[in-house]
Amino acid sequence: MLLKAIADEKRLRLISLLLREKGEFYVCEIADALEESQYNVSKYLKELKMANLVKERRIGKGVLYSTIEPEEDFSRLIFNAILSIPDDYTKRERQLLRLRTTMREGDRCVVRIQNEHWKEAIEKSKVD
Amino acid sequence: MLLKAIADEKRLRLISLLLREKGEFYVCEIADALEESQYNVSKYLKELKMANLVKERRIGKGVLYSTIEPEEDFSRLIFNAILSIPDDYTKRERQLLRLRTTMREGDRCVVRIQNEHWKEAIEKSKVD
DNA sequence: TGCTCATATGCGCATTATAGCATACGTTAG
DNA sequence: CTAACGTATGCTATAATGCGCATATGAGCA
Repeated sequence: MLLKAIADEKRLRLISLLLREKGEFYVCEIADALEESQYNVSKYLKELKMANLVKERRIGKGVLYSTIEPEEDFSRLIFNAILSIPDDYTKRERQLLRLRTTMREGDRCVVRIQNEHWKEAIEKSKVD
Repeated sequence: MLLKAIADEKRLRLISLLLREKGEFYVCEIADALEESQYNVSKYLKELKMANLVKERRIGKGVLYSTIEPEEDFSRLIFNAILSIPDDYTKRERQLLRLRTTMREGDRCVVRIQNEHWKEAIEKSKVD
């Protein structure tokens, strides 16, 4: 059920992020942006995929996720509703995602939330 | 959280019903239309009220519920999404609610889903 | 072929949500 | 005041959900 998929705080943040930053992102990039574990982000994406909200595309070892252009009215209107949520809701996550994608090296994960490099990068870019 | 309130099948049906049949309805009427117990419907309505989707008005012993005109963009857009769900979704419930309101006698409950009168009335009106 | 890396998934546990029942609450009628 | 009635709520059992961990899968590379 679509509504159950987005009725969870973490998943709502994730889909909001993807909707605002229109593009394709690797799982590990999303995990870093959300400051969440990789396996949890994988699970979130799975549920969003089952609800037909996101699609995936494999590039080498990595998998790129992006939102789906909805075919049903209901999904489209739900997307509208999500996009009406004030910017602030995903401000930090969007800043982190942008910072993170500047470091992208093909399908290599490069950094990780657990990694000190990432925390340092966050500090230096004065995110938040 | 608004989304959690409507992410439940029963509550989604209830709010859909109220949105389509714009008007005020007694708890027992809604219970009969949904063919659900009174105490569960009370609980559904409570959650919808906490999500600022419905309001209540007491008339004698009974309590009338109706949808709220949303002030937030998000709520308004969610209402749009719910209204985009095909008619069929609440067809039976709307038929039952209409049948039920024709029997209304002020704040008296009159019938009940458990009651044989109600089942007979449903049969006779060839609902569904 | 075997290793490494990015992502996915199965499992056990803790937390939360839900249904049904019994009963409390609030209002009206007698 | 008390009884009756419509509605709300507390309690308990059970089902569903989410998290962290360990590990599986699948692709590229040595």
